[in-house]
Amino acid sequence: MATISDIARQANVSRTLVSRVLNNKPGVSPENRKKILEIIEENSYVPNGLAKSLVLQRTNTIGVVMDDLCNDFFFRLINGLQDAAEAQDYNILFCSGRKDMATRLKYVDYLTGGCVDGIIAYGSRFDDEELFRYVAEKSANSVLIESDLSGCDIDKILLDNFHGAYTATEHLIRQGRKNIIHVTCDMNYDVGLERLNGFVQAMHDYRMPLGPDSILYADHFENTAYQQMQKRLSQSTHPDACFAGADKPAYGVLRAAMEAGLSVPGDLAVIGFDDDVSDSKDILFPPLSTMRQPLYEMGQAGVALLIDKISHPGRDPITQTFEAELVLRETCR
Amino acid sequence: MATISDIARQANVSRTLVSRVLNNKPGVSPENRKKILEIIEENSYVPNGLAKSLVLQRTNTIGVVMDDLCNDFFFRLINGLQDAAEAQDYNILFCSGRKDMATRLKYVDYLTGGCVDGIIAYGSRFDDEELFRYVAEKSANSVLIESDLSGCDIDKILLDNFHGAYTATEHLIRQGRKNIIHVTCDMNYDVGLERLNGFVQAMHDYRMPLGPDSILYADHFENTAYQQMQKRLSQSTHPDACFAGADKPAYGVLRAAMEAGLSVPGDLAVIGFDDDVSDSKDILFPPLSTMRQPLYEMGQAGVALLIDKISHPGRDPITQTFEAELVLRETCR
DNA sequence: TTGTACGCGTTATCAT
DNA sequence: ATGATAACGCGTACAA
Repeated sequence: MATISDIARQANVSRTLVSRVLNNKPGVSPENRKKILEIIEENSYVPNGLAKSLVLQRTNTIGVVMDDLCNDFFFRLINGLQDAAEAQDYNILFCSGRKDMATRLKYVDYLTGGCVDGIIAYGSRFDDEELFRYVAEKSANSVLIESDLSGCDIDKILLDNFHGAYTATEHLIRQGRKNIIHVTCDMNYDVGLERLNGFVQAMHDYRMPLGPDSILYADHFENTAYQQMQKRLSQSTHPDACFAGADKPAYGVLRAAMEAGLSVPGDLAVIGFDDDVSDSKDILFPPLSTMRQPLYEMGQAGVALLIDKISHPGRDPITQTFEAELVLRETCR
Repeated sequence: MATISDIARQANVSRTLVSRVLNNKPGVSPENRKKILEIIEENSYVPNGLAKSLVLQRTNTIGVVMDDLCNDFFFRLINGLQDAAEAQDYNILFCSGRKDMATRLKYVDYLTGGCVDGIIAYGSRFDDEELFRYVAEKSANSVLIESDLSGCDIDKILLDNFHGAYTATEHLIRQGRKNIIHVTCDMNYDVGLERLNGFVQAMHDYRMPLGPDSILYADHFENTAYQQMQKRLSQSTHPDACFAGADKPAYGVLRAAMEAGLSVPGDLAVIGFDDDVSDSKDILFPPLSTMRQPLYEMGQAGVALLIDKISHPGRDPITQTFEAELVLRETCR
C-alpha cells in the first residue's frame, strides 16, 4: 500500500503538495499537480481514511445498527436512510446485531470507536433496550428510530402507534361495524403493545363491546394470525371487522376469512398496519387497507437529526413523532 | 471524548500502563490496574479504533458490498457471512451500493481507504461488472461471490448454475415428462443466462423438443412469470413440466397452473431454483421442489477465503464452486 | 509556490 | 513495574 510519502518521494515534492492535490486545494504549480496526479494514478494510490479521519476528527460516515438487515420490511427505511445520508455526502454503514447481546454491544463499541460520526439504532424489541441504552450512553451523536427509550438524553424518531391504532379502529366503528376484533402483531415489540392499547382505547371511548374474544394474539407471520382467525371463525358469532397490528397478520386473517366463505369487506372489513409492500399479494387478495407507516420519511428524518446533532454538539435532544396514515383500499371502504 | 492520555493523567500513570490494561496485558501492578479500570469506567472511555488500526495496520473488520440489502433472499447469505466472520472475531460491515455507479465506487474507495482488512462483493448483475473490476483492482484482499469475473486475479465463490439447471431439467426428463418448458429469472443477471444454458443443454443432450414456446422470459417477480404462464396456457398444447430459473417465477407458474385447473404435479411438474424461503407460501401452494443454492455455506466460504487471503498476502487466487442440490418436494416427485 | 514540523490517539520498543 | 519515545498516514499552521 502506497502512502502519501511514497507519492511525494516519487514526485520529488513534499507531502504537503500531494495532500493539496488530493484535496483539490490551490497552491500547487500546474506542472507539479500534473506530475503528482500521474504518480497517484500509476500507484493506484488511495489515501488512508483512518489517518485522515484521525487528524480531521471527522469521518463523514454514519453507522446504522439494527437487529436484522435482510427483511423486505426495511426496504423503505434503508432507502430513506441512504438517500438522506448520501445527499449530504455521508457514507452509511450497516451492522446487523442479531444473536446475543454481547455481539451487539461489540458493534456499538466498534462504531463508537471513532469510525463513524454518529449512530442510528433501529428497533423496538423489549430485549433491545439494553442495546439502546448502551448506544445512548456511549455515543453523544446518536438517534433511536422506533424506540421510545425513557430517561435518556437522545434524539428519537417515533411513530405514534397508539394514535394510528386508534384511527384504524375508529374508522371501523364509524363505518358501523358492530363486532370488531384486533389481531396483534408480535408482542415482543413495543409497537405491539402500543397498537393494542390504541385499539382498546378507541373501543372503550366509543362504548364498543370488548370481550376475551375481541383480541387474538399473533405475531408478524401470516400463519399464526391465519390459525388464530380460523379458530375464531369456528365460534358461533363472527366478527364483522378486524384491525390487525401489522400487514402480515392481516393477510392471515384475510385468508382465513376467504376460506371460510366470508366476503371482504362485506362480511368482514380488514385494516392492517405498516403498509408492508414486501409481498405481491395483490392477485390473491383484495388490496389491503392499512395504516401506512412512513418509514422512508422516518429514515430521512433520522439522518437529518443525526447530522444536525453532529454539527451542533451539545444541543438538547429532539423527539420527532410521525403519524401513520389511513390508506383505504379494497378490504375496507 | 476522553483519550488514553486523559485516562493516564487522571490515574497519574503513563499511557503505556493504560494501554496494557486496555489490552489485558501483564506488567501492571494490581493497584494501578484497579485504579485505571475505575477511571476508564467513570469516563465511559472507549479507545479510538482509528488510531489503533493505524498503528496495528489491521482493523479486524470485513466490508461487504452488495447492491441491495433488504431482500429476504439474502437472509442465508448474510447469516453465513456474519457467523463466519464473528467466529473469527472479525466485525462485518454492510454497504448497499444501489443507485448509480459513482456511489458504488465511492463505497469501494471508502472501504479500501483502510477501514477494513478486506472486501466481499456480492452479485452477478451485468452492469455490476465495472464495480467488481474496481474492487479487484483497488483492493488486494477481496473476494467475489456469485460473479465469475474473468481476467482478474481475485478469489471467487461461485455456484454452478449451469449444472444445477441441467440437473433439474434432467430430472424432469427422466421422470418421463415430454413437454418441458423453462421460465427464466431476471436475464440482467449472469445466473439467468447460465441457468437457461443448462436447461437448453440438457434438453439437447436428451433430444427433447425445444421450440420457441419452450422458453418463457420472466424475472424475479411472481407476477411476470404468472402472466407469461397464463399466456402460455392459453395455447392449445400444454407443457407437462416446468423448470423455473428462480423460486419466485416458479410460484407464478404454479399460480397460473392452479388457476387453469391443472393438477400439480400430475398435469404439471415444477422445479424452481434457489430455495428462497422468504415467503410462507406453504399454505397456498404445494411445497416447491427446487435447486437449493447453499447461500449460507457460500457466505461462510467467502469469509474463510478472505481471512485466508489476509493472513497469506500474495497467495494465488482461489475459485471455489458450489453445487446446487435438488430438493424434491410436492411439486415434483 | 514550496517545505518543515507538529498533532490526531494508539501500540510497541526500549529504557529505567 | 513503569515510562519516554517512535511510529502508523495524514492535514495544516507556519515559515521560507
